[in-house]
Amino acid sequence: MSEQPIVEDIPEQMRVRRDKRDRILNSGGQPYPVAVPVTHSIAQVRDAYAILEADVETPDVVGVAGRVVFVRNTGKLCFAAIQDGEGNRLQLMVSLAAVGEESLAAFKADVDLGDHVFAQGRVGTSRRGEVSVFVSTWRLAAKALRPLPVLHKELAEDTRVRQRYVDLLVRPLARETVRQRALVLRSLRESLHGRGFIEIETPMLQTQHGGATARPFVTHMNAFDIDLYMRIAPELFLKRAVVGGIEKVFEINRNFRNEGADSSHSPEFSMLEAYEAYGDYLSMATLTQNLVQTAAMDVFGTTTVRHANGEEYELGGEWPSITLYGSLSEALGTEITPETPVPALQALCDAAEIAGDPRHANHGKLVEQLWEHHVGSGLTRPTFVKDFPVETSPLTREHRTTPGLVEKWDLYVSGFELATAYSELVDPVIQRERFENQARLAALGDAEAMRLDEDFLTAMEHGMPPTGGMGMGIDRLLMALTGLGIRETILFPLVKPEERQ
RNA sequence: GCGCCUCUAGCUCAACUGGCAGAGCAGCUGACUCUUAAUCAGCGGGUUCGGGGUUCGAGUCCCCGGGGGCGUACCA
Repeated sequence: MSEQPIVEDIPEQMRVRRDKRDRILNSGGQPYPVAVPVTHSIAQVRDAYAILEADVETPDVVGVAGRVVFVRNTGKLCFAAIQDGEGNRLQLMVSLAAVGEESLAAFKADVDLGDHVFAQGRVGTSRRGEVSVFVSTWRLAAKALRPLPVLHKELAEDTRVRQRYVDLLVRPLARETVRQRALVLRSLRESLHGRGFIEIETPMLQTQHGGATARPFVTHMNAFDIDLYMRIAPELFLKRAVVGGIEKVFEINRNFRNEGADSSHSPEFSMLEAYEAYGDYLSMATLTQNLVQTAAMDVFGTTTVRHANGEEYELGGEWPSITLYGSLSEALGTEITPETPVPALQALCDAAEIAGDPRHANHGKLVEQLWEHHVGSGLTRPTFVKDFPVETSPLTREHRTTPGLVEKWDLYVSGFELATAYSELVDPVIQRERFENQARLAALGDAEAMRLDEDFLTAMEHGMPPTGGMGMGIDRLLMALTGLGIRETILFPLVKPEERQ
């Protein structure tokens, strides 16, 4: 060891690996070569030679590379397993007879768990029958300076999320979840494209936030010197597109809401919104059931999915519909209607010890709170809950038969809200009144109330066709399919930085 | 936001009512041409999350701060 004044205060195992890197460089080697001559993937070799009997050597020469996940250095014959990004493994056998004394010694000295290694040699099998490359030459493909965690123990949850790349290396389910999410997105897009929907992208930076009731993130644009909002929903722009004649339109993209984060909420989350001119909330229900069931089939080949806790969940068949007021009345044993006065609802909330903010205790919010408490928490199988109070749904048209209701459903799957859909409000005069009501709520201190959007109203005044619209949380769809928490369905979820003082 | 639990070696975890900070894997040295969580012999490795306090003595008790988990409230 040289006595440099720069004594790095790093753990022993990292120091050892840095020393190895230095030694390789100093002896004219290259710990990070620009390229290695790979001829076959690990999976290709495994698949092609899976039928070999034990203890044979073929004349076929391959060049393979992968991350070292197992090393066994014995006297004159070393074993290593290299792994690809999908978790496929291939054994390398490095023998004194094949590579010579110097190369064998270098292998023992330089190769650590976690390194990327390239090897060339004949394919064969070990005496135990494992498909292996009998290495004739090898070299480092990339030196890892940090040790791999123990492969046989679960990583701490914190590490799994903060260092997802490590999680992906060591935990098959982490890799599987990434693949499943990609398949779900692909399935949704293919289903929608197959029905003639066009995918568009609408602004994420908005001068005015709208389309949902939520608190936004605020940012600032220097060039115009104005505040901008990260969008809370794409709804109002997708509707502008419908006004413009894109009659079947959808977007799959991120929304941002400046609210709580827990096992089913993330400050940024992915959302599918789809709008269909001349559709309504009933046609959107059919579409939604179909999208979800097709996604389950495309990912798992069945609508009976198995959740992370081992339980089966049935997504197949026709999903039942209940009405909000009907199911609540049934659960309470007393009739609740859009005419039920606020004091009576408040009394029921008090009786059930539901704490609400009394400043905005209107009929709609109270009914929804009661429903959540008495009905929603008990729903298990996929269920459409239909016909909501008008106060809480300012973008939804009035019910075609029942005054005081709007044509909206929420879809509940495995205990949480997966999707929602409306027969969209398209009358610009009523839409303006609804916005004005929201503005009154905002004035009373409701931070989530919608803002009046003149530009959107102008678009609607140009004539919006009768339209059905639907929104579905992509992360939540993954949750419904896998039973995982939202932070496991998102590859790199937001984590609090660790403050160092 | 509130409540409860938690943070110890690279990783996963021990450490009794406060009394010398340990194990497995990983690492280092050596042996081994069929290992695959190899085996054998030996050796290193610690800001016990940070700061303060109580005490002869703190990983352990108290206070402040930070991270994480669970529950609960609001939102998808």
